[in-house]
Amino acid sequence: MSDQSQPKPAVVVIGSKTENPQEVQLPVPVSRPERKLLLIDGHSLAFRAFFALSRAAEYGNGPAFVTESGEHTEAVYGFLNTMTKLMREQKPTHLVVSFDLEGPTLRSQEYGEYKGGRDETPEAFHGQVPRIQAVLEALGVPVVTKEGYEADDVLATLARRGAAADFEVLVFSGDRDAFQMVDDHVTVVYPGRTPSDLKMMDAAAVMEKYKVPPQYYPDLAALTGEQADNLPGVPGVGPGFAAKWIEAYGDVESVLEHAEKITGKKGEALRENVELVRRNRKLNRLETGLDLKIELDQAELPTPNQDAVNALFDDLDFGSGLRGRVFEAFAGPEAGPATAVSGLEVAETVESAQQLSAWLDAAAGRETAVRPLRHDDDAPQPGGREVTELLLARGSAEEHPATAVHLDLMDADSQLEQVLADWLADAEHTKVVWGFKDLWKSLHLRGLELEGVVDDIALSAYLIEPARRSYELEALLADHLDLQVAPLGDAGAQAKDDQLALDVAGESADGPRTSAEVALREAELAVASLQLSGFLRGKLENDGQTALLTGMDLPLAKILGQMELTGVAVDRQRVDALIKSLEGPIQQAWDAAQALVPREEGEPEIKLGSTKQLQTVLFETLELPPTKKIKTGYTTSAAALEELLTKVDPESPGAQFLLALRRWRDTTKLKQIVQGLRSAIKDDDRIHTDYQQTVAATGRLSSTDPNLQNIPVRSEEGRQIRGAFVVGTDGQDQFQALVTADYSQIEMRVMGHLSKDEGLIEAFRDGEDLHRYVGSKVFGVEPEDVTAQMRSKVKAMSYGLVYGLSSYGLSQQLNISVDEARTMMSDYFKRFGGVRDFLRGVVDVARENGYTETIDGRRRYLPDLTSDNRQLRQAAERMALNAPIQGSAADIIKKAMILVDREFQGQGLRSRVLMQVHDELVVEAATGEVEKVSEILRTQMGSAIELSVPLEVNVGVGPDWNAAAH
DNA sequence: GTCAGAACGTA
DNA sequence: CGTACGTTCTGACG
Repeated sequence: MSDQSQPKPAVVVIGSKTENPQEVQLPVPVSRPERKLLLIDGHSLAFRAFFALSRAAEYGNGPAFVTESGEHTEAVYGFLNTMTKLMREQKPTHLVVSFDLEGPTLRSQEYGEYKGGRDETPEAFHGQVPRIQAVLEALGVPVVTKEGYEADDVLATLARRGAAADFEVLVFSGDRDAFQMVDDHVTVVYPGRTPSDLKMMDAAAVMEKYKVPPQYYPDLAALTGEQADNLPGVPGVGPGFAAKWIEAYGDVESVLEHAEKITGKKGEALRENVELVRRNRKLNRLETGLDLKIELDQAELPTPNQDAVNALFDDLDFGSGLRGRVFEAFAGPEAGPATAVSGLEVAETVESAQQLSAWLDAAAGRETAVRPLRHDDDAPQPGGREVTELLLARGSAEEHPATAVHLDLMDADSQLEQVLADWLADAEHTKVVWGFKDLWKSLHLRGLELEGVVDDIALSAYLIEPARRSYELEALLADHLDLQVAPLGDAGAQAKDDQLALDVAGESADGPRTSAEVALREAELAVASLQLSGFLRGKLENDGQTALLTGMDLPLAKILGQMELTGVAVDRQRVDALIKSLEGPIQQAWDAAQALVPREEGEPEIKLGSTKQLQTVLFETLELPPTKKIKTGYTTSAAALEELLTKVDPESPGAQFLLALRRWRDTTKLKQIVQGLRSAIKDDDRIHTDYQQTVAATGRLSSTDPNLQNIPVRSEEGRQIRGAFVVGTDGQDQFQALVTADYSQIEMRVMGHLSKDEGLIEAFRDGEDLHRYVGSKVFGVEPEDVTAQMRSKVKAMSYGLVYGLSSYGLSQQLNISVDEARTMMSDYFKRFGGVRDFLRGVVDVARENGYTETIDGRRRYLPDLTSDNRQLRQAAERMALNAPIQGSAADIIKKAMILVDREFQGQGLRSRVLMQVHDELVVEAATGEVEKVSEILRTQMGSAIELSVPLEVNVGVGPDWNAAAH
């Protein structure tokens, strides 16, 4: 333990002007996470909660807490909210709530006006305390009271017992007298202005605020009086003077003994009020020896009676949010992961090339974990940031003692950096990383190449568990290895915070380098990650998925990194012109819509973007027929409103409003998209998206900040946005053109391959328009006689099948009866029976195995396939239908990207892939390379996989993305 | 500030 | 009662 984390207890001298001054040590709070007792003064918490929430409601800052039957619930809600917040933050193992009883107490008998003069409790508060007690009973929380005493006496007694049993004790009380309980085991939680603003009053905090140690607080209060308890103090004596007297003479009795020595008006007042002070002191002394009907071990966190709690909450109109928080608070701590012991001794900061060489040579041949420790946020580059500190680690707990080195590239001389560069670029030296794409980028920006990466833990974990929400290293270590790397101590966390603050302030380059403590923890993570990598790769090998890692997702990560750093050029002028051109139409549509809504003078216009307000306008004011129900009322979705339009008189205000709303939505949506894009343009006039490689459960990529995979294309105005994505430069030379290449109907082709349906395979081999071909079979006409309606029906059906469409869904989509839809599906399957068999089979196999597989063996686990809940099960069945198809298509284009990149490199082209949009690649072609690029795209994308149907690739060339479309 | 729900853009 | 995503806005909660 260092001095920093264990400050020396402060010593205070009390009675400095008496013959025997006392040295009082300020107690330092103990930490006993394994035995922690939370004591709550129930009335105090309920009352504060009540006022906070009712006041908020009064001022319109919050909801009114009244049930449908008119019962007020502010206190109940606030009580539970604060209690669970405390539990979540403090994780007590034991819990007791105490309430004052009605009727006389020893104090009120002693002094009739005790706590007198208080305002009457508001009507709305009545009845809420019994409700709270009922909830506590359902939760199983012991409620303790004692006749003739107040809740604080009960709490003081329990706190004393808890301290004696070596509990860490937390006492929630809104009464300052509670501060006298504070010692090394007891901390008072004192509410601030709002109930959720809680102050942890330990001895140091009491001392800081009142200038006396906690055990002298009641002496101070006896002298100054306590307004809340209707106890007057010595006139003219405030906490400052009282604290001085206590410091000089000691407790109340001692101060009174020395009263003669106190001069002036205040001394006189003191001498005149001796009995008052004695009485105050007697009244504010909390009882610690009460005989209570509870033992501490009965206070262990209970298992709530969920049905009873839910019934009460139903009664109180409490929603799922509070329910969830309450049940989670009582769920208790899960068995935490074991603490990792890496056996790491030190994370040495390497300062010379010799040192680094020695370390690298010492266990050459062993895998090394490489982690970025810090980046230069002073000078962020478009699409990435340069690494400034690195950590390398090797070894393990069992065999080789683990070691790590810490490199500060800002300090490194050229020799040191060269040694590092050579080692990083040498594929013979194998590396394990977390987050290959970002690491590659940050090294590349510093001119460092990275080869020999045999695992990216995030990627291998994604292959094993593609539906996880987070692949944070700490979480993976906990879940897969039950390992925990000890969190930073306070000092370390502070150091890290400081660094983050510096990073934010953009002063990191001048700031201190990563502290030794932070580096050591990172080193421990790095060593643990080596062990995790071995574990994950073992699993992949077992499941035959190694190639997906080493041959697909890992090499792809580097390509994505290149794409992100390169970015795509955007024409600012076109973007600005687009925004401008949308403003007029938006205003017109808005005016038209507003004019159709009758409105009182002074009433605000309706927000067209507010579903809630639209519901009122559409279904109440304009009396349009209701649409489909959703959670919050009736839907106002574009499809539903379109449907409405067919049902109402086109001349009616309702219809006119719908038309104006549609125009407003379409135009504002476009403007919003364009504005989002504009704000993403970096100094190099390019947009650098971030491709997510571990998000989509099917194996697809996704794109964020901004999302370049959902740029409009279906409407003419939308395509103008694509027109703003233009061919740019590499900083030097103007490139020649954008080349786009997309797979034609890749999902249907995968379906054809997987289903082995002869009809479908023939359709693709035939080479004619797919939907026309299928339409001719389904409707029994010659291909040339397939009408546009027939074709679009068949097209919707084909795509619907890929998503697990039902006859009901198809009927909705095509606006036909369920019977017609059913007939159509049956006609479809008569000609393409293999498709039906495949779709059935794929669900059965997935249910048997627990997962689906793509052609390349990428899995998706679907445990809900065996759920008793029909909704869950059917949803899982649709996912099972879709995952192999969508996932195989995703695998195919990933492989194509690797092949294309390899070919560009191999032929020494300067052209580069910029974007991937699921079935499409966009390439920026250098001058003179358009033909080669087109050819490479066609052949490499076409040969990414051998299916029983041909893969068709369409290639287009143009000065912008829209023009390059075909 | 954070969160969920609704709506809507893409494949 | 059709899969997979990400973003924006609104309104409630804090």
